[in-house]
Amino acid sequence: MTAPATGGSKKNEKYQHILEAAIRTFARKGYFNSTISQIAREAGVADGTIYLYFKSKDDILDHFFSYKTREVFSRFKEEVDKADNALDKLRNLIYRHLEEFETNPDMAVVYQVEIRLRRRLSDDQIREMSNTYFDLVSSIITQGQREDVVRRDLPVALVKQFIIGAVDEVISSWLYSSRKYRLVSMAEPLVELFIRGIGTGESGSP
Amino acid sequence: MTAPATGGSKKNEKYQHILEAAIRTFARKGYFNSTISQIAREAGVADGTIYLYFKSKDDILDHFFSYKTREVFSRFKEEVDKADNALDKLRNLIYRHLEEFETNPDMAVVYQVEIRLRRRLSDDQIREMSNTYFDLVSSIITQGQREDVVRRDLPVALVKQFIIGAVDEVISSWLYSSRKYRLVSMAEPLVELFIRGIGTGESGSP
Amino acid sequence: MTAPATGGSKKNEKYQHILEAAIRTFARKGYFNSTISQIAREAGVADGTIYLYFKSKDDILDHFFSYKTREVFSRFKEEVDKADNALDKLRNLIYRHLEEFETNPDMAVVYQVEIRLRRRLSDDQIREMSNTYFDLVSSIITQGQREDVVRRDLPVALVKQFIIGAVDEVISSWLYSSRKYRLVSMAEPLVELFIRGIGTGESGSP
Amino acid sequence: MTAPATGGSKKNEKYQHILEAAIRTFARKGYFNSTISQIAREAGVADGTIYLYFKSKDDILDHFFSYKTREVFSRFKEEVDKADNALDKLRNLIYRHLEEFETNPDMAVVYQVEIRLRRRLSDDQIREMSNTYFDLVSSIITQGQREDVVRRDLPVALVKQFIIGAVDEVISSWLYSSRKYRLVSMAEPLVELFIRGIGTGESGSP
DNA sequence: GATGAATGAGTTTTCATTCAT
DNA sequence: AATGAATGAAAACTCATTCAT
Repeated sequence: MTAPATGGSKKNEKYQHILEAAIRTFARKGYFNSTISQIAREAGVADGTIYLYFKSKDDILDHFFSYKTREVFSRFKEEVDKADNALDKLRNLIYRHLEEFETNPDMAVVYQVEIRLRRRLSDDQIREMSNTYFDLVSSIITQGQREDVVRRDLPVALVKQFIIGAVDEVISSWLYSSRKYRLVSMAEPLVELFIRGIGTGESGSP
Repeated sequence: MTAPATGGSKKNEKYQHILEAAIRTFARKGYFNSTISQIAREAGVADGTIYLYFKSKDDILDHFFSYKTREVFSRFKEEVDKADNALDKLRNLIYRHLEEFETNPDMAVVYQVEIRLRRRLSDDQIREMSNTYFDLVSSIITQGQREDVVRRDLPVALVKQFIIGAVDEVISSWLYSSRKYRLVSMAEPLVELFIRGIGTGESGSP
Repeated sequence: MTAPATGGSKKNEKYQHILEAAIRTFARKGYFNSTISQIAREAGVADGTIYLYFKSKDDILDHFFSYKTREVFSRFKEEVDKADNALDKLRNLIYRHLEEFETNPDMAVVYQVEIRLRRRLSDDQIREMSNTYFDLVSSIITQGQREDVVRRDLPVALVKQFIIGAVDEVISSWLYSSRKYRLVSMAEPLVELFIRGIGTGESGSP
Repeated sequence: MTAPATGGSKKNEKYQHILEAAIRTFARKGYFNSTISQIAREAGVADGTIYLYFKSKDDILDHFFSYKTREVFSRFKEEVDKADNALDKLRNLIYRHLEEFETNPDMAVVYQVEIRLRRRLSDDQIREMSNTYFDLVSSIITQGQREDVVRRDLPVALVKQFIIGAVDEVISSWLYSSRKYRLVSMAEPLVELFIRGIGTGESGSP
């Protein structure tokens, strides 16, 4: 029920197992249309077993957001830190984001679908998590302005929404399509569009 | 229960009344957290009365999408038709979209939140409706390419996602914020960004 | 769900009906061994109907104590007020108590059994209700001391426990017996014992 | 699982240990609100271990009544046997009763609370145990009548209920109070009240 | 003997939907 | 047409009991 040890303990394995079964179920039918029984069957355990690892159905989603998603987001951060200049950081972030969601489409679906409802319901945990991502993008934009590769006449907030929205929709389109193409193949075109739109025309590397 | 006559009949008035009460309720608590009783109370009618106008709880949401949203979308179309060239059409569409959603934030919330779940669940009706909007944007882009104001090297699908995503996020940000600024004030900056990103550099009106 | 109007409304009738079915069920099997389904069947309604009149299973017991029992206690008070001197008051109280519980043995069983658990669990409502009865007895004793029919060297608290305990056990014995004798027939002997035990030997009316 | 050897074997020690942990738990939250897990934690053993010593949760309470309580009752009997005449026997019994329950308030709580439910449910074992105590009191009363210190016009059953009820309530009052006074301090006043109430006025020893 | 993770039967509770008035 | 009390199916959740280690 408590924080999941990252090690490979027996207990942690089953926690992961159930969490992933839940994500698969949520992805397929949505959170509200999924029952504990379905999740249990998907995980191959008894209904009651779920409650040894999670306090409630709601708690499962909380863990998804606070643990699974946070983990992914921290990988975004790592990837961003690998680059020096703003454009490379942006490129890395988007590439990583698409790759991560392409690898875990169930996670992606749950994230894309459920985040909205919860953003609306003022779920503090969700807002905090969203903000982590938003702030990451914002700081890249600010750095870009300092480096003179992003137009300084644009409000950071607008640019942020612009980027996040486009990436988000590219992911959604892929998810709701037959997924015949590679999601990561959209990274380069996206960045190119961003640069044209928000860029100063400076190349970034003079 | 059948298609709502657009006229001002007594019957139609109550249908509208209930539908709007439902939208307010859904906006506040989400579809699944809203009960028929709550909607009835919000509409000032008895629970059973709802069923004289709608087949089921789900049917209310269906009507929201197929009727309310369709109505709005047809106004988008009208607005687009007022302009001749692609850029003005795009400008008009975005402006109209933002204005419509700013005027009806409850509708906007329900739309933004619930559409995702249903897009995922392969709800034919939803897909059809979404496509109406998508196709509208696509046709503007194609026209733009013909008019040489939109880069011809860009796939229409990408540009479409790019525009739709950005507009979508601008709306979401506004909805989930304290709504202190005018949503329509974002229209011009958005168009400007799009033109820079996807434009050829030609002004469109020489 | 709210306070039950004492009138004969349709709604109030069903509230009474369910409450009494619950009391019968509790009396037979005890509160914890009784299920909502059993109560519903006993009342001849569907399970869900219970929740139109009571918030929860616990709420039913709360209503039993705060409404049903309070009603009975107020009748005790009335009966006490009919007499002037302490001895007659005591006699009236005990007689009324036994008669009331003999008439409603199910209520008596629930009261005798469940009150203890709840007295222990510091249920404020229960303590308040118990105290109403305790205070009634105490005031009679005090009056008796003033009238010189009750020994003044005895602490009121002790006498109170003495009387209440004896009455209580007489009721329990009757309930758990085959109930072949009249419970009220124990009233006179009880009073006589109390008087001999706590009396001064003075007649009270000189 | 079988009858507990009274000796000091390892096995017997753990049986005692668990039984006492259970009593503490039952006293604090009541039988139905106590879980096997709570009892196990209180006893410092694993849940499964409980089942090496008891057949079921219910069996624990059975053992409490048949073993723990029986043990106490046998001490009552011993104490009674130390005296010759009825009055001293009664005095000894009450004194011992109060002292025993004062020393083991958890046991007292469980006894006072749970006995009622089970008396009602016609639990043969409980009835038998209760009767042991009732019979002890009855025999003292009968002897008192023979010795001419108890009025012969009173039915033994009534006197018995009278005494048992008063003692019972004195214990309950103490348990549910803040327990600031000594419970045994109530023994003498109780006996005095009984004697005045049921006595003939003859001293008993001429 | 001891453990404690797993089980699943059994309960409470909710709420969309119906239908007699 | 309108009502809202009644329904009961469906869901979340609890916990005594078991059993592999």
